[in-house]
Amino acid sequence: MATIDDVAKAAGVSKGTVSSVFSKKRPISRPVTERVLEVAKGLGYYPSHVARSLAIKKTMIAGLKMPISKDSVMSGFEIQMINGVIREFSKQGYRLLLDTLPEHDDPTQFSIDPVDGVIMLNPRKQDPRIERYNQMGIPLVLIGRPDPIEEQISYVDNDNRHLSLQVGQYLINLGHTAILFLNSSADMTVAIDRENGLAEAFQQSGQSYDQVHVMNYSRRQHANPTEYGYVSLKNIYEPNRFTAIITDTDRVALGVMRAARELGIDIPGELSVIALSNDATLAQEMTPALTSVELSAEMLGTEAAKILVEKMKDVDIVEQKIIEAKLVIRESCRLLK
Amino acid sequence: MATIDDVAKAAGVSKGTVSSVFSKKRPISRPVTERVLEVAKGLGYYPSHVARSLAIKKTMIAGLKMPISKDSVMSGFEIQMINGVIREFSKQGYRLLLDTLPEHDDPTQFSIDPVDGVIMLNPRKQDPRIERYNQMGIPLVLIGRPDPIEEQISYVDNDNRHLSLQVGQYLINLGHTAILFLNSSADMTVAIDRENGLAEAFQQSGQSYDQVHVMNYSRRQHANPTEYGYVSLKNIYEPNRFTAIITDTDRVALGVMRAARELGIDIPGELSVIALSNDATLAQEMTPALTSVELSAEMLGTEAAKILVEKMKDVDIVEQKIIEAKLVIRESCRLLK
DNA sequence: CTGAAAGCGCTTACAG
DNA sequence: CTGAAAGCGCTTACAG
Repeated sequence: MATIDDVAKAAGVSKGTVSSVFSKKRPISRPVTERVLEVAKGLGYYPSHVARSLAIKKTMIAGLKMPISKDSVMSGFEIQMINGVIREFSKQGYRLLLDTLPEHDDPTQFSIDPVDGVIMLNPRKQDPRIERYNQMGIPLVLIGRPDPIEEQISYVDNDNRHLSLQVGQYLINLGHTAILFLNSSADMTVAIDRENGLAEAFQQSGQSYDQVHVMNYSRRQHANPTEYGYVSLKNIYEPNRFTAIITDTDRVALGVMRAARELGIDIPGELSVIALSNDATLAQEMTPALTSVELSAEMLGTEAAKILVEKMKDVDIVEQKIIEAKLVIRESCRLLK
Repeated sequence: MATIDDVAKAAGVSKGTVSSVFSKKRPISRPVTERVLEVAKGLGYYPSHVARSLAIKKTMIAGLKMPISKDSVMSGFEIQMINGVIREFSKQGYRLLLDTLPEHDDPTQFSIDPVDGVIMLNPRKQDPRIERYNQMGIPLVLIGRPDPIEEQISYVDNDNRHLSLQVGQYLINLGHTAILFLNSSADMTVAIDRENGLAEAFQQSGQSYDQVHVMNYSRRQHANPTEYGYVSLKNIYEPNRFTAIITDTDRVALGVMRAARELGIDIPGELSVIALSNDATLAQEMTPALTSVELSAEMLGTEAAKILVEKMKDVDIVEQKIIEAKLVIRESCRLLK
């Protein structure tokens, strides 16, 4: 690869001049510009991003910290969210560095990524990385709530508690109190938030939460979300035991519906189904069309990216944003008679 | 941010020593190592990836060049493929830089990304970027075939022509010759390859290809793939005009099935449906389960990544790999009586 | 409008 | 096992 020096020499100018021709940060005369460009082209010269980054201390790259488990694929939720992040960064001229590398405990191996800021997915409890980014002076925005919540941390999240409170109210108003809840993995903060929200709905309406049977997704037990729904219903359904079922995602609901067909259960006649969906493209195509919650995953991503772009200009900016989820009523739930 | 100099001074050693403590490239005595590490921790020092990259001329980052259209979301195919790429790179210790920035004609704006190699999606005809990467000495692997095909270019691809030849033979053997083909966008090389393959199937069996009606997806006409399938069938179906339908993806087939339900067409009784699928997770959940082609999108990604890793070690390596697609027969096609 | 030179924060061959 | 110094390829304040 030709360097700026090669071009400077071949064009008979200083490298400062070559630099200016490419960066346009200071005006260079027409003839000189043309000569430099021509020489550069002949030599196949392109400025080195790395060298420039070192000099200006900016990379125009934003990082997305997202652990990827060995066996599983990205969920519809993650994909949509990433889509939102990419779209926004792309619009603002940033590239995205996907860091899916597993974490290292060896402090010696923890090198700073070449990024101007990072978005971190699903922070864990007391996540030590948050402090580390802070220490490094790298702007950070979380997707998902930090635990514990702190004033100085920027993040975007759904209000999962409120969302399942609404779902609970909706079902209770339809007369459903015997509910099977196919929740997500127990170790996720969302799972807890959702349970609390549902419990609150029951409490508010004076119903006993005992009528709710909660199950959790587990990667060991279930091959995939659809199987989770299918197997769960097949195994534990008895007529009249549940009148409604809340699923983690629409994929889970897909499995539930398949099982229901095989068991001869009419949806929504005998059983109402509602999904706390992660991937809304499917819901409207199912038969019956699935009533679900629209999480706006893409918007979560977009908003996180927007906040990060602001923070990369001014580290002191802090913004916390709750993205509204909305209940989309379709055809899979019915008033209990 | 503390630099290597700060640490060196505070620890009373040279920066070469600090460097060695972190890179482990030469042995440093136990006591010195500990002192350096302690000082580094106190100062919140982490090595700068950018500076190191400049010095060693390697970034351990691979690029994924993938244009993202303003309005559309990634397809299931793209997502799975990216998944494969990420997984393989992650395994090999590389990070992934997603470059979705639109292309610039201004040569002045074309800066080299901080990557050791790149994977490029869907190369266009006579794609000028291929030559450019070559010129820059950056290892390149394509996903999708280059046009024209050249000996020195590495790529992985499906054999789309052969794949639709197989599908054609399968349908013809079932007695279907009046076929509606809901193909992908006309401007993609896959669309052409597929048509050729299907035509070949007809020719081989001595059937007239005139019985095939080909349509192309168009972003302007169709809101999304599902709508494409739905609208197409609604608009042009007349009893006995077609006995089988080949769809671009399973999403398109989903729309076809919805339209068929509304029109009272029995699948597969009256109409056989088969998808040249991009996203196989759906096919098995549909009713009836969709017969489709498994493209192994994830494997395309994995293989491309593997080849790139090799090329990043030795630029001269060239590998071209065809990933076998296989027909997965489920329930949506039936022998024509 | 252009040049000379210091600086960005690392690595590494050379010397001891 | 450790240090001093040159080098990686850019940018930029200073000077003219």
